[in-house]
Amino acid sequence: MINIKELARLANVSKSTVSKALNNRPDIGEETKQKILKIAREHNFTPNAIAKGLSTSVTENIGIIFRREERSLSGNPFYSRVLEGIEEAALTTDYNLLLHLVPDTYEDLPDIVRKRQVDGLLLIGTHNPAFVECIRNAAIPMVAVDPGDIVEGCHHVLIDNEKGAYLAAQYLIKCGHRRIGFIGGELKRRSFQLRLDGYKRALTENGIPIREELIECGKMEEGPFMAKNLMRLPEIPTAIFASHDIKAIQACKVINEMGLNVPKDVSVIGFDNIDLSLMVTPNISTIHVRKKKLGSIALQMLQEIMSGKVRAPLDSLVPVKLIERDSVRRIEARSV
Amino acid sequence: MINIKELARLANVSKSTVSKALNNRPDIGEETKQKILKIAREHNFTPNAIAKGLSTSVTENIGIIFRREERSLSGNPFYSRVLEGIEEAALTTDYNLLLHLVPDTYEDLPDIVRKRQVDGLLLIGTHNPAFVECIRNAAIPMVAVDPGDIVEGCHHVLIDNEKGAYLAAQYLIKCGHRRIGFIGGELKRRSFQLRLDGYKRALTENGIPIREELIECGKMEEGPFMAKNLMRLPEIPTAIFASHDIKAIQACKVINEMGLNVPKDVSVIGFDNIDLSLMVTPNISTIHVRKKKLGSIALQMLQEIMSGKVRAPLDSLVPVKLIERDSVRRIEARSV
DNA sequence: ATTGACTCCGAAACCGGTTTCGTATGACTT
DNA sequence: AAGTCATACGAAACCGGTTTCGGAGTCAAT
Repeated sequence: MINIKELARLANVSKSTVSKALNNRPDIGEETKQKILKIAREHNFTPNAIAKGLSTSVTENIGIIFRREERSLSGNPFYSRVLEGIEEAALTTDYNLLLHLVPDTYEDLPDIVRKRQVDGLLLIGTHNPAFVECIRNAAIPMVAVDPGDIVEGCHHVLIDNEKGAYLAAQYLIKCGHRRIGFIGGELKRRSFQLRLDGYKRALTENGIPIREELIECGKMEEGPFMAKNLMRLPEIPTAIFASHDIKAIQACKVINEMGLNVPKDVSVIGFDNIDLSLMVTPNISTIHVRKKKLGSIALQMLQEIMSGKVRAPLDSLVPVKLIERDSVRRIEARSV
Repeated sequence: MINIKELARLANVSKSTVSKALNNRPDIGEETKQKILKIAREHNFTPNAIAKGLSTSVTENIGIIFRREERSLSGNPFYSRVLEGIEEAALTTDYNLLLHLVPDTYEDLPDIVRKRQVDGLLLIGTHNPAFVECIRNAAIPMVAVDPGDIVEGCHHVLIDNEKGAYLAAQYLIKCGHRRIGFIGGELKRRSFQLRLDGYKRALTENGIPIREELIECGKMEEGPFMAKNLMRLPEIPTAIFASHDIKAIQACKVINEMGLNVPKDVSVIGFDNIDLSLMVTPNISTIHVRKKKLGSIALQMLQEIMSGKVRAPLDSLVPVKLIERDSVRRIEARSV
């Protein structure tokens, strides 16, 4: 492949002049520039990104950091979507995406930043706090997407979890439910705590007491178990709010296996609106999260930060909305 | 951050000597080497990958090329898994993964190779033939993973589609089914054609005539429509083999909506064994594909190719196996 | 004719590594 | 003592770009 030196020879000018032509610098004659560009085109020249990176110290790569766990990406259709949003936004830029998985015990600066291979980072999901702190200290442009915790002085893209959960619970209440179970994620994760908060707020605002026995939190694998716990209660809930569609689907399954029907006997509502929620019977009512938007906003935000225009920490809250489908039934209001 | 020049100053040696120490070259004294390594460690030195890349022209990046379509990654839980396999294998190497999506109209060399940012390519799934040809001509190390078509003289990682489909159909036949519907993907894609071939072979070997009206092929979105076609036949099939779990699930849904039951009225078997197939009721019997293996094998193969040890085109066929679950019912054999 | 300003171009340094090759040093032959 | 050789190190070139800076040339103003 041809390089800038060769181009210079062909155009009978110096390397510097070629560089100026290619980068549209002012101190070059129009005629010379056109001549060089023509030759470059004819030879299908593309500058070597590595060399460019070395001299300018901008790589045009951005690192996407996922936590490495058993079911990192595909187990989580949610993050695949976020990734898609990032990809889509990246298509309109010159940035490449460098995928990087870190083990959750890792507490050092990621290799890609130590080796100076990226200009910025997108931190997806929950990570080891020591790890996050390490990155923060390195002062490399970064935005945290749906993080486990808010990082002081950092840029974030967040989901309006509290509002979403509030909407879901409020909807169930509007449908006449007052005994509403909650199946959530581990509360150490901020997003999940917020979903519980929203649930509680809706209940409280409607004068419904919060009953701890109706609240189950745990990992994804424990979903069926948590659902069973609720369904084993002396008085079963008339509705369940699962803070993930996956858990909602698991709950439906448990309910079915008990010989009961969703939504006839128990209503179920989820959160996330993953593709899956439309593929099962009944279609799951849920809270829609604009997952691709989450990704594209993150990339845009990162670009702004890298451009140096940004001073104060940026926060973006991606809105949510209720999707009514077939898994919730309106019941007659009962006395408390 | 410290660089090699600074290290040289600190150790009172030259740049060359530092480089030799770091790369474990023979022409350096043991004592000097240790001294340098110690200082490097103390200063937490990591060589600049860009600079290294420029001088050695190896980038330690490998490009993963996906076709950009509406539902590229998450719509396809299958490829997410493959990606996971690649990631996992990459963890044990020094390679970084550069994600790259190409529009399906693209017919040029991918930017990441034009800019010389990668040492090799993993081409995932189906791509524009002109695009593939272009890459092939560039003679950059590449392996095609589950490609739409076999590329002459190229390395591949393939799924044993024919065998899988054969196993599925054979299983249905063993369960007493003789009127077996087929819901498949578009046949221009080799994998899907092979799945149809396997289905036909099983039928033929068992003396069951192949009826065109029982065979429906089309895109993922048309799944429900194809299922409906089969269920509208004067005599409905007793079993359906869907060449994707997604389509199997869609079929189940259609069957349910008609007031029929899976597997009581109609048996259904899928292909791929995506996570989803375990989350719906009933659990879908299917053909398991080792998706992560597909990815990890691909990366290993690429590494071998890049090392230059490989001469002839490599092909790897990832085996499949039958997973019996709850969506297929054994029926009494009927006369033809 | 001199000066100043402006335009356009190239030599050379630089980015941070690797690699080649020349040479100083000391040990070992003979 | 002279010659041979292996060892250990450094100077310099190189990878392919960018950038600084100086100088040549042109033209108008003084």
